[in-house]
Amino acid sequence: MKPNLKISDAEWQIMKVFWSRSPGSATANEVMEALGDKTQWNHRTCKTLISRLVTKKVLGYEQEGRTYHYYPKVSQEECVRAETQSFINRVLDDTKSTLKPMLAAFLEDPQLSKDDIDELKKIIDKKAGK
Amino acid sequence: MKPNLKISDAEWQIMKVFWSRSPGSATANEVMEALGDKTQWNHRTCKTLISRLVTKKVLGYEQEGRTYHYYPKVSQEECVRAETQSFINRVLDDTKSTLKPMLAAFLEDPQLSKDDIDELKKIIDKKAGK
DNA sequence: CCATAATGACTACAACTGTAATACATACAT
DNA sequence: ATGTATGTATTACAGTTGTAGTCATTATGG
Repeated sequence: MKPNLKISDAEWQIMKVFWSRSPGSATANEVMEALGDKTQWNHRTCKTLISRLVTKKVLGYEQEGRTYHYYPKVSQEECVRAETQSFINRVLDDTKSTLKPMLAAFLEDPQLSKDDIDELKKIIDKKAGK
Repeated sequence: MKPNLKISDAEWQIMKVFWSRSPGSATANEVMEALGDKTQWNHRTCKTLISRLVTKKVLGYEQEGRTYHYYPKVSQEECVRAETQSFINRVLDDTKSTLKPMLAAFLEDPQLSKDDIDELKKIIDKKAGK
């Protein structure tokens, strides 16, 4: 289950849809619907991305008549961790002088509510306290 | 100063060298030296990457005789923030169920010492306390 | 002065990405 | 049976990235 393979930006969008309804599967059309106005992709584009994810073995599918029902073969958590690691390796320098800007940008994300931040605080407190 | 342009993995390696000796510049050879055994790049490769960074206007240079002395035109902090934002946008989902795995992977990075974690704690405490 | 080495410019090339178009197959309506 | 709509498979095509090779120029050691 080791996802050696990189999931690209566009592919992540797709995967998020699958994970959000996991366990369970979705057809290409259902993915399009779920994406809603988050993207302006042509349905061809969406299909291409799904196919690539199948090639990468990140998605599997079961055929039912003419349509395929796709499902994720790797967990979201697994991918998030891998992606986080790769991000850290890319950006973190030896002096770790990038730690502050990283966390700062992280905490200033407008998507994060105060509750979210409190939750993060709890995690880090536990880690630091040990 | 808006770095619209993406800095790739390999390019980040280069930029880290420049930032680590910033302010000040370095020649292509000096970059090779500084990279040491962190990479096995051919000097051509290194030069190519530097050229691309110049094209992207992330590096500038001053000519001195036959050699160029390159210097960063964007700050590390700026790039780290941009990269962090883009990482968050890619991975964070609507339910934010990815927050925990992200921070967890982050905190478990073996490059982080206890002191580093304490520092992170300080930052988040300040943010949460407010 | 000339061959060689160093340096930057331009070129190469395949894999991966974003973004589709075209072709093929088949379920369904008529 | 046949055309049409729909779903998948194959193909396209340019931009980015990793990883260099080749070419032109010039400083340098003899």
